[in-house]
Amino acid sequence: MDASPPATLRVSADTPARESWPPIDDQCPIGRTLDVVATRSAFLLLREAFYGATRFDQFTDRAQISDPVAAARLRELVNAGLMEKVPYREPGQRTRAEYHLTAKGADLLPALLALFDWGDRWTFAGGARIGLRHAGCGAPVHAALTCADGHPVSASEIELHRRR
Amino acid sequence: MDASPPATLRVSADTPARESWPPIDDQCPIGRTLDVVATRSAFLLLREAFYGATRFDQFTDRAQISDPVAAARLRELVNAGLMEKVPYREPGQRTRAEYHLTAKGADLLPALLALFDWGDRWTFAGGARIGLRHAGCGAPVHAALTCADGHPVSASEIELHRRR
DNA sequence: GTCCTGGCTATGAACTCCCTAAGTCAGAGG
DNA sequence: CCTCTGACTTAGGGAGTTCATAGCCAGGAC
Repeated sequence: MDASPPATLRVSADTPARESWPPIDDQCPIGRTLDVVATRSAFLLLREAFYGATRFDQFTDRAQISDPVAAARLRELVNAGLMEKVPYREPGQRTRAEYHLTAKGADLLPALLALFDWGDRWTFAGGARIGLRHAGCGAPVHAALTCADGHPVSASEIELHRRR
Repeated sequence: MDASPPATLRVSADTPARESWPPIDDQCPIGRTLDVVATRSAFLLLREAFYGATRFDQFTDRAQISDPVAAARLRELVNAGLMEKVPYREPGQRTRAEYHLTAKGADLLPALLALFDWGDRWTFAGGARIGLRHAGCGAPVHAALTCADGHPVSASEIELHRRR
């Protein structure tokens, strides 16, 4: 549990010091993301969507959240474009609505999976009883840091820089 | 913004249906992780730790949160083992405390980086003005899904299974 | 000793999140 | 038409998170 070496990111020479950045929540993508999903219930609903839930009662039952919270959060997720309401009709039943992840919502999977990894590594003695594996080869799946050239990347090799 | 193909995970044949799982928040690593970091302020403090903040006033200034919230959240993060308080002494100053990420806290970097990626892709027109790149080769860094055998993995290729 | 500064701590109010319990509403079945 | 069910909505309240402001305290400077 030692803190060395530091796990902080580098800052490139052409990027101004962190102190002089403009109000950060407007500029940092992490803050922007947290503006959309910051509550426990939003994460849980997205988790259940990834685990296959589509109907309202599935979300409330599986995420263990109450009806009002589920309704409010699902509406927010739909408004934010992460999910969409799709009507469906089972034979002998009336038309109902399902909630499906959009591409925007599905793109949060790496983040959810990184949280899964962390919880697996640090909050269970010996690992959780469920795991994620590659359906093709059976090897466990992780959210790993990689650069676009395919190199594996460690925290100390990441550099924060100003674009354009 | 179409929802097909589904971005949900598969469930392996030897894993019982989602409905029959035990109370999920005890078993799902994502829920466990959210027990430790679920507030916006916790994420922001971790973000600033990755961006290099170590001192109390740096955290409050950069994460734009008030003193009481920063103090409470930092204490929680220390108690949870994600950060540690380290005394330091500048010449002519009295001893003060710095906050450093532990290995446990630093291990959340992939999750933070996945949130960074998402915010960059979906909340800015044309991308954010800051980016993350590999200090070695200059290519952008992402949190990508990979399996332990090194294959790139898409959402539909991930299988949820019961371990042991 | 007294002053001063950085690092918290205390207080109180506003707001958000979440819960339970009860009510509404559309529409298929009868 | 009436009933029933699933999908919410409404009402009320408790807990958690946040803020602004103010106060405390250790200890180096003097």
